[in-house]
Amino acid sequence: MARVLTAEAWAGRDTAAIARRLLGCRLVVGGSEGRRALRITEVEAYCGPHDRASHASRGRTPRNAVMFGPAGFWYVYLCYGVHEMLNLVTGPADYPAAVLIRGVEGIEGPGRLTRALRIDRRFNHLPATRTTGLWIEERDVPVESGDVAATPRIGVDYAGPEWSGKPWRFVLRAPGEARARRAKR
DNA sequence: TAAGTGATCTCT
DNA sequence: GAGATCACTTAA
Repeated sequence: MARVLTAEAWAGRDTAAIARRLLGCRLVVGGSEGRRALRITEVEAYCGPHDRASHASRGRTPRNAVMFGPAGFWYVYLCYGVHEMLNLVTGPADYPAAVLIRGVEGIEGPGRLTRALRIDRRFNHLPATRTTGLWIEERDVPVESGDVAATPRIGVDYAGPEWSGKPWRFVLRAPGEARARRAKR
């Protein structure tokens, strides 16, 4: 079985690098209905107290408190009254940062992902370990830089151009797509 | 393109 | 306690 990635893998301060690092890793849901392990294909980085797009930018609140804790915990919250959003807390304690998991293979969209995998606020504040039933395993295939596209984050225009424009969304291209792009040129 | 949805936060 | 806002999705 693949290696389970634990807090030290996510404890660094470079949230964007950690977000990229998550691409290709497997999000594993283990429950009574069995086990699903899906490659992570789309993520967004929310980086520190000054990131105006981040919930943490207006200080610590009951909702975002887990972001201010150590890395390796889940931050799950309800968005628009409808959708559960799944984030992995990153960075050292007292440095509020997290990576939003927006998509996995076969499931595009943060709200659809949580609905399909039955992930909800039960996981908020729990560690990403096997015992909680939701964890992350190492990639089984390396990800090359050419396989990763960086774009601005989605749905954060309210943060203003300086922050909404940062290329902190990362998408893993489908296998072979990077090669096809190179061949086209 | 717009409505639905309800927790959360900010201001009275 | 009221009002605004919101890291989205779906149906039209």
